[in-house]
Amino acid sequence: MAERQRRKPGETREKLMSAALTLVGKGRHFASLGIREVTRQAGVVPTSFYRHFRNMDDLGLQLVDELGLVLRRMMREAREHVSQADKLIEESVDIFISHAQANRSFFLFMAQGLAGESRAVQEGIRSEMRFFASELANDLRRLRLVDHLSDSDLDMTCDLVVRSVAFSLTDLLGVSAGDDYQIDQIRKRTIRFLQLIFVGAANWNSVSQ
Amino acid sequence: MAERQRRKPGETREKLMSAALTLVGKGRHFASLGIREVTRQAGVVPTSFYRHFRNMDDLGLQLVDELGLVLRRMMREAREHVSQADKLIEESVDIFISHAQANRSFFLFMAQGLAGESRAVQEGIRSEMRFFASELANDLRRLRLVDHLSDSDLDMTCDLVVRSVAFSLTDLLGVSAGDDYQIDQIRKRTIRFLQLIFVGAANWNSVSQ
DNA sequence: CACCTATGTGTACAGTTGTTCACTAATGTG
DNA sequence: CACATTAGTGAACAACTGTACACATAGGTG
Repeated sequence: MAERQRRKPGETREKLMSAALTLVGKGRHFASLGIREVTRQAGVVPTSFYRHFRNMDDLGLQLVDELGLVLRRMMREAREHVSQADKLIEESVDIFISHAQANRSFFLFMAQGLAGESRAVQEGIRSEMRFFASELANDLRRLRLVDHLSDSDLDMTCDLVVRSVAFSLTDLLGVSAGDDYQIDQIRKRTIRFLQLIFVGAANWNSVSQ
Repeated sequence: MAERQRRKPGETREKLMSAALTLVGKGRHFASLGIREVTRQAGVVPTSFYRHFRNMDDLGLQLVDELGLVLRRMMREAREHVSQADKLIEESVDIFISHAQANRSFFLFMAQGLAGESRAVQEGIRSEMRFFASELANDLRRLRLVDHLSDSDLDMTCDLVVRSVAFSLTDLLGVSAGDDYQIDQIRKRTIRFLQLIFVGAANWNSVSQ
């Protein structure tokens, strides 16, 4: 009772979610977080947790939903910034890197969740990645950059692109946020990966299948 | 004292390591395992743990070493089976898939560790992947399949190959071991990924850089 | 205004955790 | 064969865990 705050509804819920993210950002693995630990970090009594989530998996699932919003914002910004087609890869990678740094904890959570212990979270993240890949395919079609590819070949290419970027993400999250040299290395490597993939896509039909 | 077993040295150590793997294989995340839990699974008293490991991270680190052995066995088998160059990709993917299934828990541990909470384990796994990529580069050189690529371009290509396969691994570990249809889908997709990458590599110099 | 529901609090409890300690049995080396 | 070392045991501890319950308050609805 001491000093009862009159918060707007849902505030504690967000405090709990961002508390979990904060802990992940500090190097903890989501799977090892406990309810008490999260409520402590959120400055809330343990029992409050159950007002909003059934258990930690439930919280994770709701984090995946928010992750979706972050990814969508990133896509929108990428679409707005796509000036010339020949700089498309570089610019997209740059936007990706800056978002990954601005939402470090979120992307850490995503990287962890891919092999996490909650099947539901795993599937949620995977589904976000599929969505991302299919949006990428749409964009490339619209820009008429891949007219020679069949739909299924385009899907495969975009899938590979998204996976490669996701893997670069784990590289990125492994280095400290201020290590500009390392970050630039990762940036260059990611760009080369994508260039290699697109060279492959450009010459795909002429070879096999 | 009840019934004291005269085991050869190191037996409990192995029991503890494979107990941890067993739990991982049951769906648990390594980061969430506790000492007592592992010793319980191993059928050993909690204090025994400290005779062999300082803490769970230490156990994880030693698991990474064993993981290295598994990967090396896989490489050796792949080298022995490489009959014709044109079937190289298919055969390698097949060997990879069969090893991933035979050592499911090990590869689960690897996938988890990539974004795990122990920096040391993370670096260990990454280093195994780098080694794998460099061995792949050597093999491709020896087979004279990539004469037109510079060393650094070849390294990049192999890096991308290893990453793509590693990501397919998480797909593979997500489906139940007996789901032959899904496994075949993953197999086909992985093969196409690698083909796309190699088409890219084959046409690399002719385009950019 | 009265009331209901959603949200947050405090206390409580039994079960589990990591780690220490003193003890014992087996192993291999001289 | 004696002895030092290594490996395994069991009891104990304080700290922490998830969860349940009864209670308090805020905000919106009638």
